[in-house]
Amino acid sequence: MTRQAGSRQVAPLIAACRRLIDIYEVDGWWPARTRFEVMVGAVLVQNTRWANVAAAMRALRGAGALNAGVISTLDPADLAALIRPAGCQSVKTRRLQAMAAWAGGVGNLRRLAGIETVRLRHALLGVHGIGYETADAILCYAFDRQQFIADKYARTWLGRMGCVPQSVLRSYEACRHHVEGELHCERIDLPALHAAIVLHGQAICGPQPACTQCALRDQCGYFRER
DNA sequence: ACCCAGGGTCATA
DNA sequence: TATGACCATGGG
Repeated sequence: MTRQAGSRQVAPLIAACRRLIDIYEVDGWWPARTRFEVMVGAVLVQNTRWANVAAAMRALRGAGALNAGVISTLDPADLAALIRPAGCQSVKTRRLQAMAAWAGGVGNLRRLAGIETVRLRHALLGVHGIGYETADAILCYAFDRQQFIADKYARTWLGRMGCVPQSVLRSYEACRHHVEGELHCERIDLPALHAAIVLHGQAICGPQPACTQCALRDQCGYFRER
C-alpha cells in the first residue's frame, strides 16, 4: 500500500487511475453527435483503427445514413460499400443492421436514459454484434454511464501496474467486476479513465513500448517485466 | 512481405 | 468453458 502524506491510505489502483486521468486530461475523446452515432462507431471500431472508422463514418454521413431508419432498410451491399474502409464489411453490415433494427424498435434512444445501467447493459448484450466491450463503450459514451471498460489496454496496464491479481486479468468480466468493486464510490470518471488508458497504451506503452517518455514509468511496471 | 488495430461470432473439443 | 478460425481494410 502506498501512503498518502499524513492521512489515510489510498489503494494503488485508485491512485494510479487518478494519476492517469490527470495526465491525459481527455475530454470529448469519443467523437459523435448522437447516441446512435456512438453505437455505429462502437461496432465499426471493433478490431480496427479509429482512422479507418472515421473514413467509414464520413461515407455514412455523406450518404445520409447515420441514423437507424436508413441503416436498417439500406441494401446490405450498399451499406457494405459505405463502411468498407473500416474492414470486415459483411460482418459489420450484419451487426449494424441488427443494431439499427433494435434501435428502431426502441424508438428514440433517449427513452433508455432512465433505465438502470445493469438492465441496459443486458439489453445491449442481446443485440447481435454487441459483446462486453462494445456494450460498455456504448454505456459510457452514448448513455453517459459510469462503466469500467476492461479491454486489452486496461488489462495490460493493470497487469503492469501490479495492483490487480493476475487471475482476474484473464477474463473481461472478472476484471471488470474486480475493478468495479475497487472503484465504486470513488468518484473516478470511468469514461475519461478508459480514454486515458487507451491513449496511454497507444502512445506510450504499446506492443513495442517506448516508455522513456512515460509519465508513469516508475509505477507502470513495464521495466519490472524484464 | 509481414503485423496489427479502441472485438464478436461461430464451430469444435 | 475455453480455445481458434474468420472477418478485411489501411498503416507501419
